[in-house]
Amino acid sequence: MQTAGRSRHEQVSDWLRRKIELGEFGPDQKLPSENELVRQFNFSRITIRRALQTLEGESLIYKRHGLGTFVSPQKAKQGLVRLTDFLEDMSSAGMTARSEVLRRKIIPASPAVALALNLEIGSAVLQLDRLRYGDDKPMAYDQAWLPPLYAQLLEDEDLEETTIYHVLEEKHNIPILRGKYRLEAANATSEIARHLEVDRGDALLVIQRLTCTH
Amino acid sequence: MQTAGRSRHEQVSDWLRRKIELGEFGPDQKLPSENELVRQFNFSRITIRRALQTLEGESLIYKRHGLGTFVSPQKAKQGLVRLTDFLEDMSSAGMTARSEVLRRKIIPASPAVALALNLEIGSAVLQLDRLRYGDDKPMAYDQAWLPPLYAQLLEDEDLEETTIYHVLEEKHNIPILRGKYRLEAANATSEIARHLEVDRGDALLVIQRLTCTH
DNA sequence: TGTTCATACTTGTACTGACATGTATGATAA
DNA sequence: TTATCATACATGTCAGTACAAGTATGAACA
Repeated sequence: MQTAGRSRHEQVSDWLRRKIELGEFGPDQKLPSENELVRQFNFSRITIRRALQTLEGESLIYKRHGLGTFVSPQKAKQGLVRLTDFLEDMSSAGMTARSEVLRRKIIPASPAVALALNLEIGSAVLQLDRLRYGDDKPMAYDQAWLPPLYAQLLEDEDLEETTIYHVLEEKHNIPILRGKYRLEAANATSEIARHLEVDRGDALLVIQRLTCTH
Repeated sequence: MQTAGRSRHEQVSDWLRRKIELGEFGPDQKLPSENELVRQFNFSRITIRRALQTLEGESLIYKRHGLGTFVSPQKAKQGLVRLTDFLEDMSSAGMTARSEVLRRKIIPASPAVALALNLEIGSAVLQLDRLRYGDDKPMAYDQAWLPPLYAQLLEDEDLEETTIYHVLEEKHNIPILRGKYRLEAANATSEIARHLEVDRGDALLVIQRLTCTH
């Protein structure tokens, strides 16, 4: 071992990981082939492969036999719980997803929202309320607050057909980096009860999610 | 490649995995060393190591430099969500856990319970109701139904101090293999509301878990 | 008795070399 | 023009060898 716990394959995987995280290799972009890396680092191929294996285990990259090694389109990747769309949730349950925008307007940030988004209390945020259907039955009432920057990006989007994650990732190339999850139960307010076709006071699952980009 | 997609390292890892799952190698028991496996299979060490690496990735085994390779004490291992004790949940949140047994008696299985446990409707099961405290505040109302076999094993245990998982795993050496999770919200019944010191009808999280052993 | 040290055994890292197999491309033949 | 095939290049698998480094054991020594 040369310096301090940094073996050769770690040098390579650290180098690649940094490049990927800095965005020097975009999603689905082809990485240098094993042989190219062998030449660059002057390490043996087994060492290079060891490094790639590590990154593959972290699902930062994926390999395709005969084609090469590529950067994973990493969406909301690492962490124990993957962040999922409502759309994903539903389709993995074998249901069709649809949503209806109930409200979409700029409001002053409440203290709770301002705290979460790291904004001044009262500054403008976009509030987006959507009623989400699974197999045409109302399944969830979704309230979202977005800072002004992202509100602009979504301005012309039809959020009944697509999802916020999708717009950000595909159209504007802004990856979802990480998020927090919190589960609670709460009683339905009368407005929400009406939309979801349940009785006021009925127990509901509350999923709070805070999503971060760069 | 020899037969059909079974490379050599897969032969080795499959062989070891089977042995481990059948219990031929107990928890924390030392596996044959790499060199022994090299002799047994007549494969090169790189192939053997590749197989061990696979099993290590599945956390079926762990290695200790200079000592050898050992079988992981696998508890409720694989799967995306680890099954956790209430005790674990609380201590990871930095709280002290305590519980109080409210009911403990043999009842005939309801249809739902019989279905889940794969028993006849009406056959005897042990119902165990516990009120669980975190930092001395009532946090959860836990209802469990156990088939007769396990009921006997737990007969003399003080379930206010220890957990079912613990008794099964440590004392009787019955590993928890897998489980299902389901989250719901429900309104508190009057009995549960009284114990948890909330109002009847308040929203609560319902965690259904079905746990399987051999 | 207690300490130190050589030794054997373990896993960790790394090299060279070879061949197998999947994929795309461009040249060749129908 | 279209189909086929040789080729280049990618990753996948495996052998054999060497040395580094962590751990335990028992023998030699103070």
